Amino acid sequence: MEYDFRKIEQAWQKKWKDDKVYKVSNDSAKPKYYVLDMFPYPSGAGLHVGHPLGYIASDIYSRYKRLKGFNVLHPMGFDSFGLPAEQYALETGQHPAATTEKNIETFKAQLDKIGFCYDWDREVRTSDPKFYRWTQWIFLQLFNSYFCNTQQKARPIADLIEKYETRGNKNFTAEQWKAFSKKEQEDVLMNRRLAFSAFGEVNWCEALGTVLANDEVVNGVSERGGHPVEKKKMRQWFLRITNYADRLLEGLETVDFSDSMKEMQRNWIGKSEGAEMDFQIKNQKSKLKVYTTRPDTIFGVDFMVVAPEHDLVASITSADQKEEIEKYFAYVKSRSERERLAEAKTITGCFTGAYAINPFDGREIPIWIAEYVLAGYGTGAIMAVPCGDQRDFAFANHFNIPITNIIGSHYNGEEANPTKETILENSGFLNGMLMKDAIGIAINKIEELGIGKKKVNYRMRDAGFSRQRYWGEPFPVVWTDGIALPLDAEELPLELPHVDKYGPGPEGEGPLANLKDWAEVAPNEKRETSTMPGYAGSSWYFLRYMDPHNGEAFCDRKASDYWNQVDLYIGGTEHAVGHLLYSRMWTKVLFDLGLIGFDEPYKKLLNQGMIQGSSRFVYRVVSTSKSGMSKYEYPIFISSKFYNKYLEKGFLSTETLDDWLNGRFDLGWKSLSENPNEGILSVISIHVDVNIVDGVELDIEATKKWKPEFADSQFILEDGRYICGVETEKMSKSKFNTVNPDELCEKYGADTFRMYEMFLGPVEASKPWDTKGIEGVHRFLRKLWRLFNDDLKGKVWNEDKATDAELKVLHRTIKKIEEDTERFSFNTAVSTFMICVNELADLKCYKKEILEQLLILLTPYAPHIAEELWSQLGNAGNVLDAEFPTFNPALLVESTKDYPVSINGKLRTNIELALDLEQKQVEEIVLQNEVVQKWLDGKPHKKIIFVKNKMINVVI
RNA sequence: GCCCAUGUGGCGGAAUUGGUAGACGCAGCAGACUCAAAAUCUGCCGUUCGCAAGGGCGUGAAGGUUCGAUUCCUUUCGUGGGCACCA
Repeated sequence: MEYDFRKIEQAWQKKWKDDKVYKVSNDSAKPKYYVLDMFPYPSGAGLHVGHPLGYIASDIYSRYKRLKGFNVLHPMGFDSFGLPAEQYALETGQHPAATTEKNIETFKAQLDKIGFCYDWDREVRTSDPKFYRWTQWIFLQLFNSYFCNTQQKARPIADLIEKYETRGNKNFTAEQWKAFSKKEQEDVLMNRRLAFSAFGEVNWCEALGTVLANDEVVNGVSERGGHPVEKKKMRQWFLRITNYADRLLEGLETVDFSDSMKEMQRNWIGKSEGAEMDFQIKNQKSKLKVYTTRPDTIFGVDFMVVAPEHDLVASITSADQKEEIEKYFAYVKSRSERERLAEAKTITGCFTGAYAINPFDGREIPIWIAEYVLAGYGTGAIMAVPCGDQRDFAFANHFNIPITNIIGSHYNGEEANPTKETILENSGFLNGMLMKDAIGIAINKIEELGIGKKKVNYRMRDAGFSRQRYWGEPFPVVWTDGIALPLDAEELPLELPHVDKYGPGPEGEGPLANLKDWAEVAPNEKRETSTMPGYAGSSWYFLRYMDPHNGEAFCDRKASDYWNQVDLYIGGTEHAVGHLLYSRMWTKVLFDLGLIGFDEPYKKLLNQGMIQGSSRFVYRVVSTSKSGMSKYEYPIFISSKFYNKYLEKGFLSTETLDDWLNGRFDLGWKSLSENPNEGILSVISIHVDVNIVDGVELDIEATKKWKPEFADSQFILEDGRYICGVETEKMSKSKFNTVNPDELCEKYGADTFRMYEMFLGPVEASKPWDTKGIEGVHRFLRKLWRLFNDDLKGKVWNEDKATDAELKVLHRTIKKIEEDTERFSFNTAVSTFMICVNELADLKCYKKEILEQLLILLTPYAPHIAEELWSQLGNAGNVLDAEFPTFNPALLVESTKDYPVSINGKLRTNIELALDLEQKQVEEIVLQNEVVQKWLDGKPHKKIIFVKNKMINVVI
């Protein structure tokens, strides 16, 4: 009986589905375990082999945990709102709801082929009104809450209103509050709401009349059409995530994320301690407020840099600098934030003509504007200390601003020295102090003089929460007289209305603004027409899986108390800051409001690496002049070797090509001058579909069929084969380097595919995809099959008693598989299975006693074959309901070890020794050894290092 | 530019806590079986010197710590990811 994986996999997938073996209950006596994959966006391109990497890992772990006796929640759903569907709608006129639905069906069918153990009854989709009803509901909770600075937590805004009504705050009394107009009161409250509306900058493209996403802007112009893009202030919604900065930092101590992931989040939050201080501006009333983390360098300030957008710029600019400043401002508006910060090579800036006064020594400090200072960070102004900061140094050098040295010989005039560990000079009252000690002293002095104060600053900004787009959750908000009024919870969901056109509304508003009937609820009452961003739904979806059909609440408290945190969250590092910080914040808010019982969503995070594409190239001969190719009436491709030769020489003559076409490769490289009448040829590399290349060898017939224009192609081969070029790039359809998991499942089976994805390397590592090695894994499964069945003889497994050697193989495997699975080292687990099967085959072990246990170990990795063989062994139930084997260490106990013996750290020989020997006995035996004596050559040894059960090193 | 990750045979990778570098697999080479092919099985397989025994070199590069470094430290180069409206 052969291993007919197609039949086996289809049959079991159907049976699992019919029997609902993956159905998960919220009511179980077993301990719970929650495994979650990062929410996929169902793109039109479908799955490629990169997507399932994390899904396979989580599926293996889920099945493993189930075998270990846990009630495992392992759901899947779709983050189905998003820009690509809308872009597609703009291009094709198809409604995003329709294309999204179609894409999801494709995704699901692809996922099912791989044999994942999802409970599809719990599937969620963010674009489903039954789901986004609760996204809107949570938005209302955010809107109706504020961050209480005393308690450091979210509280209902009603509490704040009550406080204002009874006690007022530091800016107004209770009486004044009551006297405020409704609008005035709402404006005050808006300053505290966790979801709030304010003006924010967007990428505005006048020509398209729309707001663009960052990746729709390339080099300062729109990706579509290449129109200019500039910054524009528009009313936007934001989430006050900055209030949670400290708790987001503290929470990192309680979760099991990689250090690098935590580091990225810390950097994003960017907490810094320093001082905010005011500098008087010369001959003016106004003061310039700067933020600095290094107040100790106050005597080294040689100039000020203010963000070009800073409010003061207009008023302080001197008359003769006005024109220059305006010109510079226009330039800055066209630059993206990234460009402004990134380009350290080209230094730009402009002098305002104004001076600030150093409060300590009265020096006049010129005030500049420059793009590298952003309005949104700190106070939008910095004091520049060129001897201590490299960017300031470069700026000073570029504009010939004299540099003051406050660190003596530690500054060499060639580059800045950002040290905190040296003694200050030239620094007034700070002279002679260690810089890091001077920081506190300077702050104290600043506070004493009343010109500034200690200040904690965050790099993180409040999160922009609105998009001028159609395909997202509508805001449950109606505007009237400039006041945002929330809908009642009973009015939810506010369904996304159907539109026929996906173009922008007037004034860059979202497409919803075009729907007058929908937007204008009543005279003077207009709905919010922007929609929520992609991360809205994904910030809380993990809760919905716990209770996906609840019509009364986003998630029943009993369900969230049972499932609690996600125990294992698997996804890519590209979500390191965005999604993870947002969902951590939402969780904290829901916790503060008493809606859930935990304030960190993900207990452990595992980052999966990216699978890159491995592109293949063919080399086509083209002409650089008109006559060159005219004599060849067909496309010509040359193999890799000839292309490299061409690259080396830099040209190709028609004569050489003719030689090759006639099969004469030994005639050398004909130079152009030998035949001046004919054109010069050049060769271009073209992406070829990786699926018609075997390793690097091109399937010529398939290539001829691939594109009609290649049908009559000539191929110049090396050693009878066409060898392609190779390059690692991002996997994408346009590079023809995507590999579809469906085809691999069809050709080798889902079990082979799953194990091969794991076998490629550590889940965390990024690596290029290469289908080449999949045969090896497939061979392994067939070899496993042959331990049970012979192709000719049929059943070969038996019920004989296992020998010690066989038990040893099994238990070594149990130990290693358990360890490797626990530490997510799935690639080495696959190797372990291979070693086990190789050894059992060598031992001719076909014994049920051994094989049955092996199948349980294998179930998480290759569920179909494990289930099939499990039932062949005569078991009634599902192998997934079996119990994970227990490792028996007694079976692996050894009494001797073959020790490696090194001389001065270099391995020279091996000696087998009893494990209970002590250092002294070992030394005696080792010194007797002839190889050791040969290296000693009669000289005495210095010492012998003996590490029990590890190694021996003789030092001479 | 800043932040994070990463670099080991022809290729993917292993070496879990500083202790035998290259497990396992792919590719390749040689052989067995076969009329033949496929499948399967056996052996070889970092590099270099050597008939062999055996030796030198070798984990991106350069230094350092150590009896011993792929592993720790310093410097440096290459590649990948993120940088706030892609998700």
